[in-house]
Amino acid sequence: MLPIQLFRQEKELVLAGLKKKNFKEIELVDKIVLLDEQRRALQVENDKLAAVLNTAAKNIGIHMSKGEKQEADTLKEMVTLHKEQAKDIAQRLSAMETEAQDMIIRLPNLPHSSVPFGKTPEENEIVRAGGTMPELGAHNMPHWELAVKYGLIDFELGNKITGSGFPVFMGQGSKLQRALIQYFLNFNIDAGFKEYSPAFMVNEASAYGTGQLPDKEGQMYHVTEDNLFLIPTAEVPVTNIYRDTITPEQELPIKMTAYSPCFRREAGSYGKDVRGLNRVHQFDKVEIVQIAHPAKSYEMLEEMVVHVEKLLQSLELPYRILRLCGGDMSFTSSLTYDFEVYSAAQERWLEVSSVSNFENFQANRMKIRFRDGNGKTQMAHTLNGSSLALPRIMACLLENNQKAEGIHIPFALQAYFGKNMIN
RNA sequence: GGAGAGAUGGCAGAGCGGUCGAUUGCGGCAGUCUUGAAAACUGUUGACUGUAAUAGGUCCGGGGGUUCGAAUCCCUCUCUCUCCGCCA
Repeated sequence: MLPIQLFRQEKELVLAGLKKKNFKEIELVDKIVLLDEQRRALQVENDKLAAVLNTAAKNIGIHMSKGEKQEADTLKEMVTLHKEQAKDIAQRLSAMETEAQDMIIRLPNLPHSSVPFGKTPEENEIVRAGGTMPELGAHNMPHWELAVKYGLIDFELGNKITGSGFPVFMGQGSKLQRALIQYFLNFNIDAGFKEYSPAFMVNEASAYGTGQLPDKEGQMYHVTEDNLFLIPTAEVPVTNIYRDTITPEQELPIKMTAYSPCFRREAGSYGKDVRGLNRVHQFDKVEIVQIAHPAKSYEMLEEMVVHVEKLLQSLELPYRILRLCGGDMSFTSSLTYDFEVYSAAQERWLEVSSVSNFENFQANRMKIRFRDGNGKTQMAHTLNGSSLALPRIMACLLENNQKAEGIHIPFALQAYFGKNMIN
């Protein structure tokens, strides 16, 4: 949620940002500014009346204690006279607040100045690429065939037990999964991130805080009986650790990491994009989250990008880093880098990580603040990224490393997996 | 799931219809003393909103009600604790 002060002070900036983000309902901005002015005027009126009534109530108390019943009754009459008016103003005020809130909540975050203009994924900017493209023989297989060949994943079994998009891992597939999680977590911990094991369900307030509600409600699994949501990413519970807190400035940045399964309904997906592990309803991911000082957040973002890049390099996978254009960025983000790895058998790039700076967009909703050197509270910036999402990493590992004798395990993973080959 | 108790400022904990945004202790900050630190002593210390600046307004778990006036009374929701039940 954008802070209201921004509309008062930097309206042009807001308009330009929304345009870059390819946001359609630009007219909302003027409505918000106007409503805010009206609201404040009414607020002053409300406060003045409240002041009069407060004083009167206080004086009644004093008169009563002195036994001056006459004076007290006169004041009571006066207050009663104004009561309806006060109630009316309060009601109008609250209606205006709700209306303004409903409009502001519909506006996406503003993009950073480095975000490229554009509307479609084709207009994303390739920042850099790394790793070497594998050369596979003509008889190469996509991961869903390799998974069957080596008995790693059973998609059919998942259909039977739960439904499509809930694959069952087994044997060496399970072990590789576990090895990846362990490796990613340790890699993050070594870089100074504190590990958390959060709950995999969150309440409404948390889902609202990170921006899943009200917008993306349909993307989450909802346990209606208890009104809880299965988390679509560990970002939700982990960022919410700091909801409604004021942190001393010197404790920033706060760096957190967590493993969690992620649950996504992925309503509306279909076709070859969703084949095998490309898109599933439940998958594992290790997430990193930071609460940062506003002056340092972009520095931290670059640091996170380098961190994830090193992780991909250690897995010996060909990758590229994209800076997303305004139209392809998420609702809540100011700047997002996507990481893609090359799936050799499918001959396409698969997104495995998304690293973003949300500036104070989430912090404003969640009231994540810090106390600066002058003792004033300020909104912090929040950032997060995947390091990493497992399914597509596994897909690429299987496909890119397939040999006649088995599937090669990259060196960094061997200690965790226990051997250097799946066969 | 049943019965009972509770939710107050960073923490602990008073207040139970009027001058309470809230006694006190701890913690934090500043100072005195000290070469420095500790101890002791003194002072200070909530958030939000709002104004040109003062002022004003709101907040005692959330929401609603009674009253001239609510942290205090009533209703409701959420959460916590104790006991019982169930159970990995």
